[in-house]
Amino acid sequence: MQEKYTFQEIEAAAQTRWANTRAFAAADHDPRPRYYCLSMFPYPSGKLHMGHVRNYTIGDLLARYHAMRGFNVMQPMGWDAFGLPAENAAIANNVPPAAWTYANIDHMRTQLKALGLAIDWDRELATCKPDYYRWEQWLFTRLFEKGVIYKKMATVNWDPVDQTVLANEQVIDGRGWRSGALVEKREIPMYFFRITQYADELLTGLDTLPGWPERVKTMQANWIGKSVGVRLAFKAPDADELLWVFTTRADTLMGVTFVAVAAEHPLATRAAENNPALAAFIAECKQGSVAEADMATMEKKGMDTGLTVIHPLTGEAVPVWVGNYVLMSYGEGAVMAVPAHDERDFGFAQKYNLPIKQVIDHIAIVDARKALATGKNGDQPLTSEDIEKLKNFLSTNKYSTDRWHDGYDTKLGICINSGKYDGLGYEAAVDTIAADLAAKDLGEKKTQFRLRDWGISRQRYWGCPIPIIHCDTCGDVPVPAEQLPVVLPEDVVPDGAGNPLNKRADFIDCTCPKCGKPARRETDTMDTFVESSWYYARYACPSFDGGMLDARANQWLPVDQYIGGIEHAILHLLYARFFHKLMRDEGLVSSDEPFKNLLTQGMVIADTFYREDASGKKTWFNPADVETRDGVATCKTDSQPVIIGGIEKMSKSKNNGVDPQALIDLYGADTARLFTMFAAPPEQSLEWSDAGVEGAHRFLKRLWKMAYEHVQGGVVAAYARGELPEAAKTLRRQLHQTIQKVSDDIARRKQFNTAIAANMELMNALAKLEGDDATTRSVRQETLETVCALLAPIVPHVCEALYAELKPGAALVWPTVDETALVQDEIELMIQVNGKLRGQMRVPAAADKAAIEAIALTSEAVQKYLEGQPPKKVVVVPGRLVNIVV
RNA sequence: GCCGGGAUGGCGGAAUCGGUAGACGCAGCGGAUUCAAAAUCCGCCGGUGGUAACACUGUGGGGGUUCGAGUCCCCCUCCCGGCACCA
Repeated sequence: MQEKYTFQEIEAAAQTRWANTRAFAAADHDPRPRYYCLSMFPYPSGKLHMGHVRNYTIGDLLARYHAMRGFNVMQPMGWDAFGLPAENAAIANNVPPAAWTYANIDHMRTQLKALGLAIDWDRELATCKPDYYRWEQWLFTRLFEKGVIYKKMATVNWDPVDQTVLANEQVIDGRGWRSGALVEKREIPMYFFRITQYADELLTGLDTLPGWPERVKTMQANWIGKSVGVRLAFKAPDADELLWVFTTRADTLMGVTFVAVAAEHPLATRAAENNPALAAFIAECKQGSVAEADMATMEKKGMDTGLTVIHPLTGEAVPVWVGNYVLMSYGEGAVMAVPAHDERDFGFAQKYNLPIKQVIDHIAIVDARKALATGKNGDQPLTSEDIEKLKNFLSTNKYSTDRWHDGYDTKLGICINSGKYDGLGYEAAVDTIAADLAAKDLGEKKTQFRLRDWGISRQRYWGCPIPIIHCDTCGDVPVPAEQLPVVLPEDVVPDGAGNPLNKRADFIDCTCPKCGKPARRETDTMDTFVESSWYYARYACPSFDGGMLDARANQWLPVDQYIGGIEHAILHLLYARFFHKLMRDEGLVSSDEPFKNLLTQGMVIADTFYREDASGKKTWFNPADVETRDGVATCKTDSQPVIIGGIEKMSKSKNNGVDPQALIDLYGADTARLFTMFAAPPEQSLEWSDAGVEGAHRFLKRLWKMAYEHVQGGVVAAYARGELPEAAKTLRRQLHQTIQKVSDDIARRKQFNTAIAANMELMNALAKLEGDDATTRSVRQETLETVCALLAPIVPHVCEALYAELKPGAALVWPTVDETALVQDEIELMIQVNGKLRGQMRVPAAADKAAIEAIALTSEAVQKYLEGQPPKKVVVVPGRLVNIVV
């Protein structure tokens, strides 16, 4: 055995051995229980960053742990290879996105292999390969024929200078990122997945996922946003036309003082015909991005259309306004406004001097009035200070907002100023009003979802072509299965102005599959979320060329453990769940949900740095190239200052990804893996810093040295039975406590930093164990063997190498706890007086409550505080503490 | 703006079911070893007062529940993620 820990040799040897023996190839047929462990596949952006290392180390750790426990493990890897960054790189470097992507994949595959991941590389796939996207196109045509996919108009960001559609990310402060032009909204035709048809199942399905984090399920449920409300209509004064709105607060219908419609609403368009000022305002509303965050944070503006509609219950005329905050694509494109009981409506009404009519008496207000009337709050008489406060409260709170100051919900109020509805609570008011509306044919109760259908058309080149042919006679015709795949030409270099496929006659020109006349091929490609919605299933049969999936999919699915960033909590995970149900309904899979257990890893975040040129265009600098001193950041290459842009998740676009390569070169993969697992628990976000890497490396060197010294004295059999000296017995107890803790930390808690800390503690204790007698040496042998096994999932190279020295020829298996080693005769209890720690005592482990209390009361610490008096109360928590109240 | 999460020593973090706050590691300080340095080993390490025993104080801020709160409840501040065309 070598004296020094030479990680380069150890890691290279282990990786070669794993590759040569195909150590991680997952057998499709195997009697052992299966464990499908999947980490979210990477976008091939160029190099790995710390987020990848964290993600894949967690996955690898769980995969290797389960393999040691006897599972048939599959851990595959692939590439989410289509996407916008490839086009940006193409524009910047004049390389085809395909070439750039394939080069990145090659580099990143090498990096992943250097991390020593237990991946079945035989199953590798890349979404940009025709043998993958072919089946996506096939499913598209099936769903199109079923009506699950349909075409409609949708709003996009339009750059009028570059004449191109912009992604939300490409809109900065309302301007195109390259041209700097003010972005406009534009309506274009798009294909949509009818995800809303599955809204209820996507919502209720969450209850069948106990292995998912609560926060992710809450976010998805809120995103789907099921709400029961009332759809109701205001009548136009002199036509049969109806203006529909949806509200969850029909109880406030009597408080409506105006109606707001979207700029694109037909009513607005008509009103603008001979109103130039309104037309100008509508044009202004059509500027800016379509992102919901921008819409929600912008200044709320509006303009009177001059039109009025008739209130369905009172018959009063209600003015119609155009509001820039009302979205045409949302619900009905119109909302009823109740300024007295909605914060946004209230702000709008104040700004434009619109009437505010209170129709809900808030419980807080009711309570305040009652208190003033009776002079009592509950049974407490009011002080003059209370009366002052209550009067002030009532005078300043004429309206209520969604959440009242003391946490009251406005739904807890009762109707006032509402005619026949006065005195009704929320539910009764909604029911009665809905019934009255239904009687007039002007409304009904309706369940609505916040979830919208999924638009998947992208006006971009580097994506999966949408398999549709446009024929002047036959319309939109799906490409027949035998003509699939529609292959994307890979020799294209985009220039940033529109989709280059539009210039490729060889791609566009085709014949109609139905009538045989000349036709045009669709040039839009699919949202890259489509590829990432089913890759997990394709890993079961990556090279099957007879269909999308074969029978092996049901053998491996659902995924036993899925691991990925919390930033995917909603979109990716919801789309994948949706796709699984689509595939189920096509008979391709038999399960209802794709991922049984989900671990959402916190983000690895880092500082961002940039410079801005005259046109406002930002150039981002990598943290590795920046030096920060006294809060001033400078670029290392030119020593000129850069602007600090805040801490954000590591990403290609902000260039703040830290490359782990330097770390691996300097300390090895095991150190990189150990440190990323030790730095923080996996679900927590992690602000990246190299500080502490040395400590992780030091630990591995120490482990090596201790094993070396032991092996030099000759390996022996691990301790099995017999009397032990006290020190060895204590160590052995700690050893088996550690097995217990580490198993629980990995399998149940998924908290790996404390699993590592427990091993460190054990090694610190082992270092203090003296004696070279045979018994002590056998305990030392047992401890070293066990630590190597416990750490093998995290630092596999070094642990395999050490285990081979400690126990030549033996396979690494997960250690089992020896319950007899855990037994303790005496335990230490804390003594508290009035909840404050005042001392401790040793008691027999078997002592009952009365015995513990008796010992505690006679202790010096307690006597001092009792001063001869009997205690008021004694609380005994067995195994923990005694609290004496005096 | 809306939805979700977070805040604990100089730093990363621990405290698993309401029961010893600061495990483990980094940095720092002191010592051993060395011609010297690196590496390694040993010790100290929240704050205030005290030679010490110990006392008081302390988990973003304010209030509450409890014998006992980092942990539960209410309000607030700041930070991170998502918001449907970044992936």
